[in-house]
Amino acid sequence: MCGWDQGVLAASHHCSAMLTTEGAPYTPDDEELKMDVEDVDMTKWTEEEFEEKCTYIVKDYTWEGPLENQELTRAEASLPRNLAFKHPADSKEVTGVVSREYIPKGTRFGPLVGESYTAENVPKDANRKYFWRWDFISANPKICLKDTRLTLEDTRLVRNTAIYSNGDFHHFVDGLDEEKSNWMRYVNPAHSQQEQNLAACQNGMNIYFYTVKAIPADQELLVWYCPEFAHRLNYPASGEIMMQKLKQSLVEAKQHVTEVKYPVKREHSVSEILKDVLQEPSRPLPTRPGCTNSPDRPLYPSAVYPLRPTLNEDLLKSNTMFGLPSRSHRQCSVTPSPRVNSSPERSPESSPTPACIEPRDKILAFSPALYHRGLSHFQGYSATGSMPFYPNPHYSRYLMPHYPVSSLSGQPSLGGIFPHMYPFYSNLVPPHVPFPSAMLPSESSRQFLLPPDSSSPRDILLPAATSAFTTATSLKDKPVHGHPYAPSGGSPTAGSAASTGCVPTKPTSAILRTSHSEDEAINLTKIKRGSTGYKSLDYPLKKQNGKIKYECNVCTKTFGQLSNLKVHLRVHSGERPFKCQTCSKGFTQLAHLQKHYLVHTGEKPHECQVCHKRFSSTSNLKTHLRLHSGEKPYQCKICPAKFTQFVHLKLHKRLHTRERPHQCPHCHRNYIHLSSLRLHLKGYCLAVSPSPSCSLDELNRVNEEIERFDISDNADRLEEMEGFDVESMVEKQIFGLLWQEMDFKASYHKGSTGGDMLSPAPALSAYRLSENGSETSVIKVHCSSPIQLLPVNVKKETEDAMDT
DNA sequence: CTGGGGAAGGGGCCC
DNA sequence: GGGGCCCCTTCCCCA
Repeated sequence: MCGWDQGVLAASHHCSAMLTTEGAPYTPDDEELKMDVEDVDMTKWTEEEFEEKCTYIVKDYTWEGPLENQELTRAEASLPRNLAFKHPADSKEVTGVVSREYIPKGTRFGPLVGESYTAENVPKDANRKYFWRWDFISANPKICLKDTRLTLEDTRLVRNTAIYSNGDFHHFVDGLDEEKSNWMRYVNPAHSQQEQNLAACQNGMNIYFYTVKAIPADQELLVWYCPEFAHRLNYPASGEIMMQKLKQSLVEAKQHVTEVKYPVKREHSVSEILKDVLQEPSRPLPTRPGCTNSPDRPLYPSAVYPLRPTLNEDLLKSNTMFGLPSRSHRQCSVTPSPRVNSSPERSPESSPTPACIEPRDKILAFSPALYHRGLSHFQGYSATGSMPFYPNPHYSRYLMPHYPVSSLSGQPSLGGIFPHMYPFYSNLVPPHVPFPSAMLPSESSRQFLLPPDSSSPRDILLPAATSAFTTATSLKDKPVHGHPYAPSGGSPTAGSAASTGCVPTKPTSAILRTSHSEDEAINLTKIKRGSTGYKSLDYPLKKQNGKIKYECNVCTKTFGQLSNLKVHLRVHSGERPFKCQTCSKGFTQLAHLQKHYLVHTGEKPHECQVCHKRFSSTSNLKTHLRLHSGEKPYQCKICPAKFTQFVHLKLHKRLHTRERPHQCPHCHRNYIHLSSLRLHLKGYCLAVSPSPSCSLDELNRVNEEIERFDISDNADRLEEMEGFDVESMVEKQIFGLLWQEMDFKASYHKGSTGGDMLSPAPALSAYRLSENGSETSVIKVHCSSPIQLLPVNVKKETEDAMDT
């Protein structure tokens, strides 16, 4: 079990039960313990996992108002600040996207933006050619369309993506038009798992790119589908497979280029396409020799599903094969290819970039039914078997066609999502590179990739991150080993949540909601799965006026919503489920982690409209704006000094702590506030017949608290309030605070029974401090108090002030 | 030492 | 339940 108290680093190592590609639990040895979470393999995550675990979010750059720089297209202008475009030396054309700076693993970009076409606005007689032609756009306009001699090296893709809803075509997102799409259209595809640093996922109805590894500065972003997505699209699970096939295709294609004059492109009807598919449903793709002029390159679907479909494994495998390109495209088509009823109409003029239609070698039959089989399979689905890892560090430029898939009747052609492709290939390296992957599920993870070929259940690193309160409940309710996702006992490290990014010397990137311990993880899972709502708390909630009162059982603070209470409980439990993998810092709220992320990216999204200085948070900007507005909301009560920040006032107040105009006539004590002096004189001045049952220590303690109050902000606030006895109020509060101290408690009991000690003791009975004596400094005043529920801070600042 | 400015974290509310 | 947002606070640095 992972001991969080061992320290972050220790916990990280201890909890780093990793998963190997073979599916066997992976227990890090000493050497491997040195590995940091950069080795966490995210390439097999489900889309849900990506969505849940990857919490760095980089949004598109948004232009305020019209684009000032008319040289930029909308797509170009949307580029986030931490990215840059790649241009050829002699061209402004965008050929890729690179990082400006280090980008942590687990960063989400997106969503993909493009023109949408619904089934309704796609004319029935729409020619499918446009979908297909969108798939291949020459990177070099001069060779496109006008010149059909499209070379493999010069061809890239512009993706369009069909989005499905419940298995039915919902709409296309077409990234062709640079004025209607975003920068993601420029991201090139990865052609090996090694070079892949982005994974494309569908979350909801959107497509996002997630960094699956840390991206150093000045490195190109290369994307491939996450396994789930790839299978859904009938794409290979990695670029390797496609590259293998393309490598051969390239040879064939180039050979053909030298032999054949490019024929006039012809269109292909849906029936023709389907014919191919149906006739050769399982023909192995890749290696079919003999390029022909027919536009028969394989088509991959690029469908987006709102649901998480499960693919039959056999179908997955076979379709993966279907999807593999068997030959490269050689044809550039100005004119279209086949007709597809449901294809959106799109005029060639609307395409800013010329298109080329690739011959297809195989067209996949796409049936929604395929995606409706056994969702239960999905948990066990793993890309492992179909995603061989072929480290391929040296790629030559190579065309990697994008293969839209054909469909059965009425099913639209599906394009891909990646804007262009500059495929490369090289000598393939034997697949021996291990996957040093650790599953780092989030607290809300409910599904984990379990390889179908794994004979034994994988150990799952469950997240933790649950409060002390939920932990107990969960453990009680859910046996560890009974949980479907609980670690299979055996390895002590198995199932432990890895606290990733805990190796400060080698920062990694992803942000994960990590667990502190296995227990917590399981608890959390239990909470997530079995016990929702207020029942997930381990203490009963009271009802007030028939409604559940969401009250903290530690500080009695109440909340309007359960979720707010749950978040609040983390304050007491110390739970910090949102971990930064770069610096291992934990946060209680995702939003805080996301904000923290800006520290690493250097992003400062908020700009001062006056001086154009940028800030990472709105709060800091707001503070800054006071400099321009002259607003100084924090005014000293003693002198006319005003400040833009509270901290400055607080520091300033120290100056006045030396000035204590209200001196006790009987002893050396003096106070800033008259009410403090009055309180002091109310029986706590040692020089004036103090309560006989009160020890000297106790009296000093009371006077200490009076001084603390005197220099606190609350003294200012209370003194401003009229109509009630400030001294009595403060007295109660002070005793409320002291109530927490055992010695004082004893004195109180002694005094109360004796009836002579601590005169305000009866009033104290009305107080309800945190019963566990927490360090809270907020005292809840009795309801009869004229300032009931006024939180009074007797805080550290007062101690500071005391010191000065 | 003091004032001033910014960076960053934390708690909580609202949607 | 979670995300977004706001406000507050602390810490740090600098003049």
